[in-house]
Amino acid sequence: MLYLKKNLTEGLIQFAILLSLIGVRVDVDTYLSSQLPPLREIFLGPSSAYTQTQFHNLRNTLDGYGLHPKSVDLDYYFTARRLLNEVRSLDRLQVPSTELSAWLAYRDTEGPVVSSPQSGSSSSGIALENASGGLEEMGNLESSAVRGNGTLDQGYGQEPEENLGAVAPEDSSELHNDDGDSSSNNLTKEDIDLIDILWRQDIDLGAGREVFDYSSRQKENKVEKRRSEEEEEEGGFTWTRGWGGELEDPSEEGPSTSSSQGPLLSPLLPQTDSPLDREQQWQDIMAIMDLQDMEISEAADPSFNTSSSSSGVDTGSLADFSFSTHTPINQDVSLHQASLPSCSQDFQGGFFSPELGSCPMEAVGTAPPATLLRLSSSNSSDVDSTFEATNLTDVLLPPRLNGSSNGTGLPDLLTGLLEEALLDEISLLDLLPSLVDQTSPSLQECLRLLEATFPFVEETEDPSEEGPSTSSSQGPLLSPLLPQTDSPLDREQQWQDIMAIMDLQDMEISEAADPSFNTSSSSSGVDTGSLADFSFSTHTPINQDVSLHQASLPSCSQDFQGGFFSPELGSCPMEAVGTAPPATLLRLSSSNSSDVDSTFEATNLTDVLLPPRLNGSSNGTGLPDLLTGLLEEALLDEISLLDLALVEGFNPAQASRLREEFDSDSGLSLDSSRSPASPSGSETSSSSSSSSSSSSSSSSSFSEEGAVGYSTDSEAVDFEEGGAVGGCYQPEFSKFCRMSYQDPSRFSHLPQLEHVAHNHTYNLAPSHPDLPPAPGKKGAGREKQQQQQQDLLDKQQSRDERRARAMKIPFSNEKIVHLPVEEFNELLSKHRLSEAQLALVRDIRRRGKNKMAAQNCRKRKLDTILNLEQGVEALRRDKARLLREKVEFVRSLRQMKQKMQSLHQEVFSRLRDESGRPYPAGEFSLQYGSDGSVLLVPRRLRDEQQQQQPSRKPEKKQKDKKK
DNA sequence: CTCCTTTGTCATAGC
DNA sequence: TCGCTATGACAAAGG
Repeated sequence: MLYLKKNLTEGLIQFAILLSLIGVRVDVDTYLSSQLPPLREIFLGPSSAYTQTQFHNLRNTLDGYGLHPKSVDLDYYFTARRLLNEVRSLDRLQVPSTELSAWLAYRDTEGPVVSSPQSGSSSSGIALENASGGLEEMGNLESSAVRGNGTLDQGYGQEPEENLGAVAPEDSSELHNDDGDSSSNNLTKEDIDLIDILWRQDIDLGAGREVFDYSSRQKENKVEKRRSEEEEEEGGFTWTRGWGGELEDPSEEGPSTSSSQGPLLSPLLPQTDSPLDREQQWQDIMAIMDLQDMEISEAADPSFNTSSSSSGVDTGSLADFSFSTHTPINQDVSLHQASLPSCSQDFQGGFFSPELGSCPMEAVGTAPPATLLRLSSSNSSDVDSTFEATNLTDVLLPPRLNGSSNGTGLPDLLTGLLEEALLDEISLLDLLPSLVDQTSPSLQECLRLLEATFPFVEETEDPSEEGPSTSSSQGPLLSPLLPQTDSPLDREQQWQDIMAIMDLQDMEISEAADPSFNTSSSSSGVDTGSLADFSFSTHTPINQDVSLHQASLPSCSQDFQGGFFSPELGSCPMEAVGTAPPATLLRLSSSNSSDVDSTFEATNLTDVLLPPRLNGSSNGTGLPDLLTGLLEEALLDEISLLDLALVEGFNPAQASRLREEFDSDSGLSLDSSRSPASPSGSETSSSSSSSSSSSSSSSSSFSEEGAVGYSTDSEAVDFEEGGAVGGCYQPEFSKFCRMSYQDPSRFSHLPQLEHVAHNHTYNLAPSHPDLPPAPGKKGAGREKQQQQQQDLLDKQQSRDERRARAMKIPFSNEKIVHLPVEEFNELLSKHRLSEAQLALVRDIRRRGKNKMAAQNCRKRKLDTILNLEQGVEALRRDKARLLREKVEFVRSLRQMKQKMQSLHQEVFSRLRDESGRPYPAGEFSLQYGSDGSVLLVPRRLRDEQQQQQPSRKPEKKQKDKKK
């Protein structure tokens, strides 16, 4: 046992170190306190792994009832369970990194804006202004008409073949403008509240408070802000440096572009809990890939690698970025705009696509510019910010690129960005739009340069045109697709979704492995800094995180982001969440198309998601499986890593065995059935044994039936049989009684205990004044020896045993306690006992039975707690499943709405009156009949029509007339 | 030495 | 009424 304890302790330490290294935050208190008060008792209390088990307890525990809930066996069980979880969680441990990636995104967004000196004057202030608003409602775009060019339209429509988006309504700009600034700063408060709620929820789910500790984070942010400011002063433009400077090196980062895509997209995969989900996600990814391919192929980018470190400042630098990034980025941008309203992932995918891949870093660096360009033109800051945020995060996230390229440059950059992000909770996303707007002139210049340099750019997106006046192009793309921002209700719904997702995440992530986001000094290395390094170098973690969040979060991410990006929220979890939206968008937008290329990319993505070691061997298939398995396990096994962290100990085999044993014997109910209390159990057996008076069988039956520590041995029986009432005392009697406690068979199933032969009977009184001297001794020496032996035996006897021996009770305490009443009475009648003896015997019986009852009671109590725990886990599982389903439904619904909206816009934009003029969108609306017919109805009459038959202007839609 | 855990025991209620 | 169980409370022993 000692060694076992040692193992536990050491194991705990080791595991804690491991967790800290991995970046997992172990938040036992939170989990235990928030989850189940009883659990605390279970894990930290009596049966806690680190609770040192008393060896003397083994006697009763093992002897009486087999596996006592609080017994060492239970500890083993828990240990095994935790170990198993630990093993399973090895993969999950990377989840934390995911969150880190999210941070990066924020960080980047913020950093550039704030830090960039050139843009600083104009952009920084603007950024702040727009920060909150921009995030809030990307959905505003929904209303905006589809304006983009053909490319954009295709993307937007999500179904290039149908060319739904091809026809860009000219009116869209109006709508877009309207939507543009609807929400602005409201989000911050709202988001904060929501975040608060989420935070509480997370806490309930076991998430550490540190994650949501605003104050601490704010402190950190302040510190980092200072640092970043200093940097700004020194370097001038963080943006440029961050993106272009460090990331720019194409040679290093470029090579891994293809893989980089994987990471970006992969984030979506983790969520695929069920086959259906996975399938759906894959389809989405493939669709996205298709889109990317289309766009990419259309605009082949020539010199991707020729990224020149843009010397430009602020916007200028941004512009440079875009230039350096080449056309691909722009294309991507266009794609996003066109196809994906709120999905930045597509964007990313485009950047990291193999074609672009030459310089991932560049691509990344360029990505923001493109976004900026778009944003600058667009009216709605929210949408823009969202896009930018997504892009930035995505760009930052792709670890793959870093790793493949060299790992050094990017990681450093990322790390720096992360640090800054931590300090500055203002997301770049928010800042970027404003920045772009202000720097539009320089951007335009850059765009022109780019245009001149890369003519092809014009095909996809004319930088000069789009950059400055992108509003038109953006509007269409985003507006139609963004149903989310439609109404407060939508937002609320989105928030609910987010919360649900958060719950899931908490359950799976925080519970399984809590990333050590808090700035705990102990794991400081691991924490943010290390995490940044880790995630960057490995990349997988970040991507995973992103993917998870993204996957789980549909289009509602915008609101979400807003909240997360709000200064107050700056903490990691929120940021991580913030990244989610892009992925969702990707999925939604791309869901339709399936392509070989896309598949390939998806595979890459999945690979990226996988842990580093796994990546090497993983191909397309392996990863999904792995992820799926992990997810399933996470869902199924909701035992948090905390548990695992608490315990450590033995090999999996033992653990599993213990687990099985425990399971088989789980529950007090089972125990109670076997417990002495049950008539069929011990008593029956004991009666039979007593009747037969064959000691061996009786003893075995007693011990096996859960007798508490009183044994009936053949010796004892013999003593009883031949024992006169006042018979001489036989040392063997007590000896055997004592030995019975340690029935070796008890320990046979516990290898760890085999070597443990403790027989601590602390309940024995140290001295026995009433104990009569041992009967006749033959020799002085021998007598002395026997005396010692007797003392030893005395120590191993219970009080009642000693009393019985003192009173010369002719039969064993086992019989006294366990014999049925009838047999017990018969036994008493056989032996003529004095009153004192009778009283003692009855007391012994009473105490023995009560003792067993107490043990039973405690066992039952524990079992109840355990059952409750299981029930809670089951409920949580159900909840998680339901939440997932809900998210899925919401996503599907949103997809449908988006499609509907896009179709609506498409149809409406093509409608022409008799004179060939388009119907003003503000005056007419399309109404869909149950029979599939589409009616053009004046808006003023729509309300009436809703309750009546559409009879106003039943103009059959005239499709394909225009253009 | 103190605190905590485990276990045994007592008193009591209930079956 | 007796026997037994269940359970809260207390104390002892040990870590």
